[in-house]
Amino acid sequence: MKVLVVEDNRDIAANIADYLEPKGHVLDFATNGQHGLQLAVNERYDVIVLDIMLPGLDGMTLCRRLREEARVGTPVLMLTARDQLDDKLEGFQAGADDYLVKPFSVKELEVRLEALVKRTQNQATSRQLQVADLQYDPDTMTATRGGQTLDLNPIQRKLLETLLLNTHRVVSREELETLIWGDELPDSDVLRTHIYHLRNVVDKPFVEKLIHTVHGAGYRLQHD
Amino acid sequence: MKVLVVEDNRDIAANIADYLEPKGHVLDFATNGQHGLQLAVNERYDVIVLDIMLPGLDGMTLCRRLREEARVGTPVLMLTARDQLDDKLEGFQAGADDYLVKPFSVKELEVRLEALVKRTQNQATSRQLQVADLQYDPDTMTATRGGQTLDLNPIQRKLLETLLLNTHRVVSREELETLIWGDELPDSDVLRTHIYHLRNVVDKPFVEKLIHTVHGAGYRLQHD
DNA sequence: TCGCCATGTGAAAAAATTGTCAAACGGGGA
DNA sequence: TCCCCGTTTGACAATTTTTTCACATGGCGA
Repeated sequence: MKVLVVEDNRDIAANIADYLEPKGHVLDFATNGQHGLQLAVNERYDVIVLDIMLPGLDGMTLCRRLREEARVGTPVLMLTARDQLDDKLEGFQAGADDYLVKPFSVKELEVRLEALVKRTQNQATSRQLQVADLQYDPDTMTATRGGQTLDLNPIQRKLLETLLLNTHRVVSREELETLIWGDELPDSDVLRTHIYHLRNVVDKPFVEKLIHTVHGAGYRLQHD
Repeated sequence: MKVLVVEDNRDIAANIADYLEPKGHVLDFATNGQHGLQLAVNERYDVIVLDIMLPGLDGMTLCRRLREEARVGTPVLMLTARDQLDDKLEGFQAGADDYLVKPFSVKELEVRLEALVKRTQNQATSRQLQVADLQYDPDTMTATRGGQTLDLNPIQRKLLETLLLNTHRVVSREELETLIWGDELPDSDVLRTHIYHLRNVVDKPFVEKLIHTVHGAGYRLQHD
């Protein structure tokens, strides 16, 4: 794990280093905001530990500039003085992903850092769309249910993908139609037939039905 | 924000409710793991607050099963006893997204919950409409009362939504009619029948009646 | 209190929506 | 060219929703 620590207090920085470096993590240090920002922009880190109180450029501003100007998405964990919940709120608005109140245990810091890294990495990998035992992978365009592959047409794939993206939410017929045919909607109500076919593949062979009709509104994917 | 709280300690649960509900958040509660898991799978929440120590099914296992078996991605914040960093690590491995050490401040809990929700659903803040134990979610078009789902047709949904948006206020028949039929109001007084049907679903099965008639004026949703 | 008008009740008819399916269509590849 | 495949059409059935209507009930003022 490659970590950038922006902290002007040498003791705290040393403390973090003593605990994390023996575990194989690689740390860079900055003792003021400018230097921190420069490193954050030019290097690649898994996560950034950022003190709120800093000489020159404070942590809040650094974080905001990192997100808004430099467009750097590296997760940030903020270090704040005790009982400054308002600061925390502000910190989250500035784009921080987590925070820790000083004084803190380095072990807790490590836990949170690992959680942050894991979380962002999970987001990076294309997420699987899934409800109950039904899943769909947009990359491979493959749908499976209960372990067996479902054979889907292009339109059916689009329908399923949309329904999965809006699990639990009711998707109106109009939304679905616009999605498939764009602006030139068909005169007849073809969508009905497509839903019928989709159901034949997705629901018919199974006991529990996942595609539900909301009369007068649209369709919804749900299992209970 | 719709929150599921799985916590067997009544005091803590009440404390959370007292702070979050006045702010307009909608809370569901489970006092044991099984019930919590069941709710988490079958309902749609923005975030789940989960105690690690629970009777029956502990929080860690619940979380793992939620992720691995039910494939539910709702963000989870874990409540752990003081200084159990090992538990925290395990919690993150089980798929929790954040944690809080007891005793905690409810304000801090709110900050973290909002951060979690913001992170996962970047846009759609599903607003919940609620009066007493009756709630309606416009996104899923689902109404529940006392935990059980209410079966509504389009007109009934519209009526209920409007009444909920104007809780405590009297909504005139005219308003309701315009809402449903637009400008071409029906000649007969159909609305009466629809209110009747709506009552059959919303009020009849329950002791307390929520839909009140204001003679000569209209209808009002209220509980006392 | 009585009477009138507003509102509640409920079955049954009418209308709208949705499900089902076979057949026809049409474009791209063999 | 023909065939295959996904798509669309259209007719009919099934289901759900909406409306009609007749009568019951209840509030409120004269």
